[in-house]
Amino acid sequence: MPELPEVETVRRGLERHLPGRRIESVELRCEDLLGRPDPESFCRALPGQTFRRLDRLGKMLILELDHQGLLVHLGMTGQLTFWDPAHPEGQGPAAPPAPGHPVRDRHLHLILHLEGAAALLYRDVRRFGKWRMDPLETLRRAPELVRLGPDPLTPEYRFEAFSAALRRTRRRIKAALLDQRVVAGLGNIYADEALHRAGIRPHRRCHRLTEGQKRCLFEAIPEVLRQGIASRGTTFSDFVGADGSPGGHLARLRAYGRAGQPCAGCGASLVRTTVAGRSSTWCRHCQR
DNA sequence: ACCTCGACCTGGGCGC
DNA sequence: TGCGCCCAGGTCGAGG
Repeated sequence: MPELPEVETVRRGLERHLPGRRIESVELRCEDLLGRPDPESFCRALPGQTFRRLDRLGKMLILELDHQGLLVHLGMTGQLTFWDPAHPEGQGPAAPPAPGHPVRDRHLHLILHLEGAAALLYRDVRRFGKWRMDPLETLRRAPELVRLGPDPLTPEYRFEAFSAALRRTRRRIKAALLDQRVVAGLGNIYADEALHRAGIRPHRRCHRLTEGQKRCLFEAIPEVLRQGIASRGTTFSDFVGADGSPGGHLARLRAYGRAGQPCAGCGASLVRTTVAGRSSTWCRHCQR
């Protein structure tokens, strides 16, 4: 469920603590979360390196070290939290056991032990998340980043390209919004929110949208994402920020998860249907 | 080129 | 109390 606002919330939380911290040891408990390289190279390369810049593109988290970069995708239930021994209460889902300590939390898959007894913990119940390590100089050419469309919160997000991308496809708009090659960062929650805000039905065919509708949608996307970030993300069940606290955006959603409840715009009951293989919640009256 | 479906994975909610 | 079933969803790959 981590979409752009949730990943940005994690990034901002980590940015307060990680830069300047050196990795002392690595505890990789679930090897299949690693796309590349092999576990041995991964665990050998990291100790001694210090975290530098933290970045994000769409839902991808980019953690730069001295020589390597870590690309992290949180999948559905990934939780990346910082454990600070100076503030042990309420910090993250689990305290970091000492290196080599037997497993206590079977969903804790990766621990980066940092200097000063701090730690970066990666927990992922459904294990859809993926990590990848690359040399800094080739990091930006990683396929996970290269295939992404523009991030709606960057200057690369431009109406002309957005409109053109929708003009040349006949798929349903909901499917296009979930396609990370069109726009990077939307998932089911914020796609429904953007469509509701723009007044467009999720099953509308892309090529039939008017320029005005596309303009409206183009503007709605960064707006709903910024709102999500402002309330530190949406927590349905699993999402937590870098400090282990849930997001506050759930109550502010206007469409997603509100089937049967009144539309904030017209009061009609929101409906839930399947569009492009995804559950979608929308207003029959406001969305055309 | 797009669509749908299954796979991955687990916990939570539901009906019986 | 407990079991089995289905659902949630990001992404990829298979087959139509």
